[in-house]
Amino acid sequence: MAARMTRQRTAVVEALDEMADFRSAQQLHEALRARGESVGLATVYRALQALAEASEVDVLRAEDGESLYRRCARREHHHHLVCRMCGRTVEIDGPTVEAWASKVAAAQGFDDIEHTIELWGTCADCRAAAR
Amino acid sequence: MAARMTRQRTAVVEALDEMADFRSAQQLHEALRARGESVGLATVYRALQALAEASEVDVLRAEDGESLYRRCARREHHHHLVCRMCGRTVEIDGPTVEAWASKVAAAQGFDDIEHTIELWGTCADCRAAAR
DNA sequence: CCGATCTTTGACAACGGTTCTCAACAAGCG
DNA sequence: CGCTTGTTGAGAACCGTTGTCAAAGATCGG
Ligand SMILES: [Zn+2]
Ligand SMILES: [Zn+2]
Ligand SMILES: [Zn+2]
Ligand SMILES: [Zn+2]
Repeated sequence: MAARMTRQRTAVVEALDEMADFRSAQQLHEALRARGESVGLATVYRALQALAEASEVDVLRAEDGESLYRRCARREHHHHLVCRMCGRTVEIDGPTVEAWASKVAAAQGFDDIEHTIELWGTCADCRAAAR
Repeated sequence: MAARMTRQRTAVVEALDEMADFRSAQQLHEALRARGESVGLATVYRALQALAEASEVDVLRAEDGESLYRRCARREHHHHLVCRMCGRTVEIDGPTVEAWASKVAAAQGFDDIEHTIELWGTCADCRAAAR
């Protein structure tokens, strides 16, 4: 279980690094193919889940259920504000909510608390463009 | 588009009313079949999406992507604290987060803000049972 | 009631994202 | 180099969900 470094794995990481916003496994796969650095789809999925496991990428569920991946600048726990039109992403830091979430859950006798907090909106650029 | 009242639709609503926790379409379908009030699976899906559309039920995405439905007591906007083992659900009211979410998003110049906030944990009963 | 109309139903096929399979392949190592 | 063992990839399988379309039934004017 040595986690070998292969052409495919580095290719996926590089592709992610060039993407500013959340992308699906299939979009990554397509992007790799387009640049000639072809990688099997199953391999892209495996690489992404390994990266997610290691907290190297963040995962987000689109409304249709598809998983979206992003290599965030921040390594620590954080949340996202995502433009639902163009995908522009802002990393959010929420000490307020963190405290709120664990307090509320503990008050109900729950343990091993996790939370899903994502913000969706329309960014200034998209609003201007839609005018 | 008159929304006719049929045996199947009332059956789905009744089943939901008897369920305290979030349930999948397939679980509902099975429950209906078990009680003899059989309804086609596609019909269960259609009834649920109509109810969700009308804000009569809340929809939640499980970690594996499956959609879960629940008829909450509260009709107004709220969130949920869900036991990831047994599904026990507590409705959560978060004036704190509501304010935080819109403030943060506005500060980034985003509009039409929506948020997804769900809490997951292990309830006291399940923790005791797992001992 | 009765039949015309038009929505709803349900068995089954199709869909789409994700995971599995397994033989061929290639890191890493001495 | 060869060996060992993790990795790859084409295609099949999986599974929740949605589409199909002929048959069933809710609604209503007459
Ligand atoms: Zn935008
Ligand atoms: Zn958090
Ligand atoms: Zn529980
Ligand atoms: Zn809220």
